[in-house]
Amino acid sequence: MQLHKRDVVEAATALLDDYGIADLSMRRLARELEVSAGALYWHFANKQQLLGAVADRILQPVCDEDPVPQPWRDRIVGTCSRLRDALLSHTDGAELVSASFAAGQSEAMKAVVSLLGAAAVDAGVAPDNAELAARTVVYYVLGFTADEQSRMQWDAAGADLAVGQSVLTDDPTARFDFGVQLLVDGIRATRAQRV
Amino acid sequence: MQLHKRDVVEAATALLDDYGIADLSMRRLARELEVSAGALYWHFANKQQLLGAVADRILQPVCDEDPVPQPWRDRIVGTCSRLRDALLSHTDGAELVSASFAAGQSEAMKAVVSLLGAAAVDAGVAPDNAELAARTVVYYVLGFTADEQSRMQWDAAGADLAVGQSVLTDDPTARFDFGVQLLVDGIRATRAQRV
DNA sequence: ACCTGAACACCGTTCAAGT
DNA sequence: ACCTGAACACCGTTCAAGT
Repeated sequence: MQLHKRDVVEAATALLDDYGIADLSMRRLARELEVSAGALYWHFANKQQLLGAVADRILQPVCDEDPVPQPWRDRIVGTCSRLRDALLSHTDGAELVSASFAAGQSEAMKAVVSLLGAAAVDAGVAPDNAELAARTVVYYVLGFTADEQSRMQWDAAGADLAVGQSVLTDDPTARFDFGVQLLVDGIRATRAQRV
Repeated sequence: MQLHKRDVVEAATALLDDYGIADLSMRRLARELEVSAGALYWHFANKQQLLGAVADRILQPVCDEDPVPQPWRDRIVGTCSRLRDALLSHTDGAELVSASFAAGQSEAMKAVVSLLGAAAVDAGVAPDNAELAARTVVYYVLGFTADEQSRMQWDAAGADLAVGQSVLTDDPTARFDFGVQLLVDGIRATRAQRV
């Protein structure tokens, strides 16, 4: 049976979920698909490009915006929340997407930056600065979530010492929202500023 | 002659500067030092720990604060600027420090977070939230600078197409400062908020 | 067009054995 | 205490040759 891009990306995602990014190798993926490693290079130029396709698969739900027009603050808060949820839905999701974004291999991540940039423009940020405001938000979501996710894995291994010391300051979602709020406040203060 | 931790870290930094993070391997480092690869494992538990030591070496200048007491805004702006400068001083510096920070292997990076957290407290942010505000700033500096640095390397290879279209919107330092200002404004708006 | 098999040039880490 | 040598168990990528 012929190998298709979609099958490869699906198998790679399964490997990621089950064993993590460290065990997501071209050779192992090929073994899982019962093809030779070289076969993958007919469909993808290199590993980076394949990981980019996995990143885009993970990020699929993020760009589905509410069709009802919403104020810019809610659009930013919503996009951040959907992005974090998507990353947390896969083992090492934040790390993989971070790497693909940094390598310029994720089209979906570029779309997320556009979404946030448009919201920044609506907030009154000068168009030249809007993309940078958007990237600032993205760096936060990726950084926060990668940290959160790596702690989760560490806790899962190291077990249950000191569970829920303070439900308020220890709830990751509340902590996440605090940072998003800080960024929204920063964007509000930045309206119509020039470099 | 005996091998010391300091020699290893210095040689690793030289390798980083000359060939980049992709070519900074334990085996190559050992070859450069004219020891066997196994020798490195007497001094460092693993590669992550060694990279953490390199990160801390790179970050050495960042924590030297101005002895004259300064308002919290200037402390944040100054720390961000010194952090970016330190990262840009070494090939793939931002990528290496990012990875070490994410892996919890950089003591210097923890010190930077403390510095920024103290500034946030001075700004009026509730102590519980100050570290998160500090991390938000750190995620930005690491994300922005990694992006800036990877573009620099791409430009250096791909050569000089479209040089300096607009000196104002294209100056990386000005763009960097815009994001820092956004974060400072966000912290200002956040004073005394509670989760 | 699509894939195999074998090769090239590497990795990180461990550990008995040496000095 | 500190290091070597060899081994273990892998990597990503290329490419002539097959179907």
